Amino acid sequence: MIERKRQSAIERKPAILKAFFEVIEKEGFENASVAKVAMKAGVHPSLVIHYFGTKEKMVLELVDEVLATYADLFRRLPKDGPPLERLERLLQLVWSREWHEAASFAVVFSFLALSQRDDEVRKRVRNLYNNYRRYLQVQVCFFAEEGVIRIDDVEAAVEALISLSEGSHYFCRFHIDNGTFDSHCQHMIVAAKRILGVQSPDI
Amino acid sequence: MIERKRQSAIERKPAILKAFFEVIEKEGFENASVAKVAMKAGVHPSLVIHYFGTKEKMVLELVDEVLATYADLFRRLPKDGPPLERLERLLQLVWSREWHEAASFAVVFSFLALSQRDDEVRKRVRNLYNNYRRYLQVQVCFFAEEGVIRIDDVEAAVEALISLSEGSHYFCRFHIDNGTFDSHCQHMIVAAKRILGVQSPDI
DNA sequence: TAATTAATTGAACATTCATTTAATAGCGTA
DNA sequence: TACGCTATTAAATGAATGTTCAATTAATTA
Repeated sequence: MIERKRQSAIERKPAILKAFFEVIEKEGFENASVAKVAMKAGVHPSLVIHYFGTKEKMVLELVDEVLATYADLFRRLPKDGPPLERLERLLQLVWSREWHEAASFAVVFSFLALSQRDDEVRKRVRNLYNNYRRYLQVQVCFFAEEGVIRIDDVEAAVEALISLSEGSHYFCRFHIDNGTFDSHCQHMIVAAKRILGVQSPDI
Repeated sequence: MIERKRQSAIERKPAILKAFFEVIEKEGFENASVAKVAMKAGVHPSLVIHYFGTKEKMVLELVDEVLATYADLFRRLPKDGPPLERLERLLQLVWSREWHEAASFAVVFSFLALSQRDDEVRKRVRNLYNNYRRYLQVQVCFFAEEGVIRIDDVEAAVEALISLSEGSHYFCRFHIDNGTFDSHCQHMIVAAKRILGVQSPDI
């Protein structure tokens, strides 16, 4: 006892959330107890409750944090520049190591499972993807108008693009070794270009 | 007490697994306790342990059962018939209501999260998809040889096809209302055909 | 320095957890 | 009818669960 490391709520709360994340990643959502999180954070279980009220609220705060990292990724998608170059940057970013490593599969999948039961979580996931979807719609429209792609249905192309990228992230977790990641990304970019009907010399 | 409903292990075990599945779906993997499963199955918790040994083993048995339903789906994929018709049947099956409703998102996602930690589960998931992958490779090769599709790289096309279909199932859970499911499937089939470079009059 | 506020812990809470062991009840066979 | 097997439960286990409340310690302000 004694030797209390005193910190402000502003630094302590994120530290506890980080510990929560790590415990989930290592032991699974179903085994991530308040006690373990407190232990990992080097703190008394009471303090966890003191800051978050209940475990449930803590889960929701972590969900928000994780979804925010996705929102950050989306925010970095290109919004200007010449059409063909912009398209190329878009695809390169979606299928980059950075995006692939952005989130923990174990944590995210637990939250997606949770979203099927918890309306609050579901709403936030939905909202996140709606933003992504709207962004792609605008871009795909632009590309079509500029004549760098040829599609019949913008909505359909966007649905396919999102499905391909989400499915690809999923696919990688089970089928891609370290050595094959880059070539897989190339495959996906080629597929995306086919879906979009890219009109370009290099395809 | 009294009024024991006596059943054989052959009927009781599946009944308990079914109860387990339902509890997970309703309350989440993290809240599916042995006691709740027993309650749902109308049975004493001891009996659950008696049949499965430990909760962990019960989880593994349920994983096997769920994966088996996927294997059943894969088994129904077309393996003969004229190339173009076979391709059409393949796509229609992958993007059918039946496939979409085949499994519980909440349960499956919990298991996928689990697979990141549990090597046994991981191995089985991987194995399942390897079968799917091999099947598609054979078919895509065949379609290419028969000239109904035009692709540069079989491996790449298969990766894209799987990614698109898995991502699509995921996509549907958050973005598709009941009314838009059919049109979404149509969009995906069009995208798949573009990926495969289908050489046909109706595209 | 004294008073106030916020961070942190200690100890206890009632529940629930998965599991064990021993007892009981129903069925098939001899 | 008696026996043996298996299904099933009863009861109890210690550990772990999330949470409460009061006490204590450290920093901030007066």
